[in-house]
Amino acid sequence: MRMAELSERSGIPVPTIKYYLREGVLPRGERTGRSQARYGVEHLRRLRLVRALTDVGGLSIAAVREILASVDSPEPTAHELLGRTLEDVTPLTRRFGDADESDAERAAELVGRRAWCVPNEQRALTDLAEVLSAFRRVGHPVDEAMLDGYAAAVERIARVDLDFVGGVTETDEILERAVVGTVLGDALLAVLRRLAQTGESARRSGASADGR
Amino acid sequence: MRMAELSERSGIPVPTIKYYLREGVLPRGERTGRSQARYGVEHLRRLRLVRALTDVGGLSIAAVREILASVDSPEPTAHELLGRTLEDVTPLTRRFGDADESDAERAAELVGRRAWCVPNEQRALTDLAEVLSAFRRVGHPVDEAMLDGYAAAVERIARVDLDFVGGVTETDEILERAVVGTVLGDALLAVLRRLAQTGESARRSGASADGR
DNA sequence: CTAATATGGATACTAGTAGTATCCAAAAGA
DNA sequence: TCTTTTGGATACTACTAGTATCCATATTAG
Repeated sequence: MRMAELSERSGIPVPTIKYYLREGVLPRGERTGRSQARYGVEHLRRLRLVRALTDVGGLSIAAVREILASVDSPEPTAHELLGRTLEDVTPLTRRFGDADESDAERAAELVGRRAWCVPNEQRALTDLAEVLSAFRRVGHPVDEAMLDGYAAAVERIARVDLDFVGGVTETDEILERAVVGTVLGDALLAVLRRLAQTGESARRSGASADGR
Repeated sequence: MRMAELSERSGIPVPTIKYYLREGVLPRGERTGRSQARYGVEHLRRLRLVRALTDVGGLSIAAVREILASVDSPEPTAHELLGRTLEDVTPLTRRFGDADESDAERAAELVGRRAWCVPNEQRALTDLAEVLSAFRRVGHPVDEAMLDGYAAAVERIARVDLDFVGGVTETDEILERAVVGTVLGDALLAVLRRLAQTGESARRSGASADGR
């Protein structure tokens, strides 16, 4: 198909598609002449992925480019690449402030306690310390019970996530699922969490007062 | 204290503080003359909250303004206000595309199954439908098992969240905790999830291959 | 008490992001 | 053949989150 059709089928205006080509989040079409190119369903698919990552996942175009570069890289071992992909997703979503020393210790301690055997120096570990510091700086530190409660919950989530990724066999499919599962999964969890909060809140106040 | 001290103690440049005053995310100081004002620790505190919400929570200044307006509003019943606060947080974090009819049904069905007794028309419900649609549009629909797994996990999280909010008694403290717990909590969960994923991934591949 | 400096507030300017719009030579179609 | 349409390059725009400048008051050092 040519660009007009790609635009119509995806619902994305032609100038925006051209912008995505410029920014490298959409690969160039197959050239069929000096000033003509052809696009396939894979372009349509990629376009939908880009919009999902930006609109729902809240990622910037630059972040999407980095992640997709990792997805497209022709590395051999899928599992190794999967690890890198998952790691790549985090730093691009957000930048935190610096962490306190004690929070870094707490982070390491939790990971040890949970046997999450994180490699020597993973981004997520320092990110955890930074988020804990942010809680403390605003005067509402996270206590041990809360941290352990969250940890137990995310372990369950991680099992679901790995099942999701494992539900497919081709390497590039696995990687795409890892990205989608991680980025859209965060959005899904956030919205489910709001719903569960209202439910739990109603349940607790229901005994004494009205349920809102 | 005067603005220079507020700036020094918070680490935020004076022009940025002035910007926050303009944007209404930081209340004006107490006026002590025609062109002079005094700030207190509550301003320092608010400043830290604003930075936590923008830097760690990824919210825009406009979103922070809306949320803080809700926190500052002097409503009577804390629990009612708590509900509104939690609801207010979602729409401002992100805007999704339109949802499919079938996904709206699935969302409603899940909420019913889980007895999350959500009011007639809550934002989070349509948001859920929209996220489910996003998954489907990129070709990786969420299956029932995954949805239920997530649901069970967030119920646990919601209990922890309500304990966190309940751990304090003053009305404005409760509201601030609800905001912090929701916004920073999303960031905390996201980073814990990455760690748990690596852990689970290592555990699963450990039986057959190396643990990365 | 006066002169130098600092402050609060208003207005103007800037860098970065995510697009839009315009232009043009080379295809494609009537 | 002659009119569209296309792909690509370049230029422009709207919005966000600050920065910088200005100036009439305050404050403070001498």
